[in-house]
Amino acid sequence: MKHDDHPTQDILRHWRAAVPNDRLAHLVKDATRALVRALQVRLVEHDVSFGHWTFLRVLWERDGLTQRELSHEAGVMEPTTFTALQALERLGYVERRQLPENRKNIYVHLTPRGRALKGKLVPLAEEVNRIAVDGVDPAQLAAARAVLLAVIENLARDEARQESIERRVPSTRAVARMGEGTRRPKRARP
Amino acid sequence: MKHDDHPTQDILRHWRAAVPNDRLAHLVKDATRALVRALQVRLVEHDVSFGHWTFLRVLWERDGLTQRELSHEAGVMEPTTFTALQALERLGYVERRQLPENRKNIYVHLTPRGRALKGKLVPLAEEVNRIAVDGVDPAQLAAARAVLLAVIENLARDEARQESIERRVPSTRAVARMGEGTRRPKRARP
DNA sequence: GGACATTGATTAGACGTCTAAGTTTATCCC
DNA sequence: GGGATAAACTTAGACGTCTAATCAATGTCC
Repeated sequence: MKHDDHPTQDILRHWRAAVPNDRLAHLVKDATRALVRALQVRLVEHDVSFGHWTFLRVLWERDGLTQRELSHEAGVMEPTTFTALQALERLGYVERRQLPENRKNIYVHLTPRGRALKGKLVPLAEEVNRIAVDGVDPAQLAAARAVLLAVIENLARDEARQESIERRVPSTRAVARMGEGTRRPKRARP
Repeated sequence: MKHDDHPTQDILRHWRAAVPNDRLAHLVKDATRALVRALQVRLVEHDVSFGHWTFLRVLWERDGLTQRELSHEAGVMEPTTFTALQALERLGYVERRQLPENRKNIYVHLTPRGRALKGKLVPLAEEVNRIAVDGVDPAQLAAARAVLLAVIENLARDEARQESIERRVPSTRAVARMGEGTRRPKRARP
């Protein structure tokens, strides 16, 4: 790499120093990033992106879902699903079909090629999981799972409550507008 | 089927059904999203975006860091920091200064306005944390923290190992190339 | 039976993040 | 001292994600 003679050590030293007293949120966020990266690095060797994995995973369990249902199962919003599905269709891993009875819904089906990926890709995710929890006490792991689930539930409840009070996740436009106060024309960099 | 009369209940039902046996990764990922959203919704009322928060948080603890150091503390790559700092400077929350002795480094300092945000914003994060862990047994919470830390460490070690075997997180260009149809020269080394 | 509401898919556009590839400045070493 | 090397910042461009707005099909209800 560059100057990092021992990147791992460096990362760990950083963590040990900075995190233990910090809020749970940072730990969770960084764990997510680490898990995603570990999977990504393995998926790319099979020409599958992380964004594709998210949906293939669901479809391997059950296909023929509508895009909306698929979004729900994958835990993302519909435009995300839409974009990923377009790519997946282009790659020949899924087909989107409409039925004559209902031309509003679009049903997503795996192609044989798409289904065939399961055997190659699932083991990669299992490997990542194995590495991630290596040496972790099963009881602690179960506790962690329970805590994460509780966090998700607590916050889902909170979000519902906020919504009824009209607080909402900001639109990207609202965020963009935030930059308009006190604007200074950049800075002259020689 | 998708009549969300009670979105929260719906979300929870989904979770209860789908998650407990699933891999840790999905739980972690969804917890991250929930935590980020909960904070976002509160920050936006003070005209601060989540991307800004990430860096302000570090600077409130200690400012005068270089961009590189700040990136490290925030746990993101340098271009991310660069972009965020540009916006923060435009908003008048930070200043980037160069010293005559070393014009390579850029030191980031909070402005009084930037520093003043701390009092308003930190309580929001504390509130989110409180809500998130509401009703969670402290011992379990400690266990969860330990598990997450272990996961991060395990994967950091793995990533270092992978790097020495030339596996890397894919470049966006490599991922883009994945969409180009069934042709796949790949295997070309840089 | 037709106007209105609702649902599902799509488009538009932004954010936060990343890797790779420059720039510019400082440091090293012969 | 001057060219090679490295460090720090910047630019370029992509991905995954989101909200809001629009389009198209299907209900609903008087």
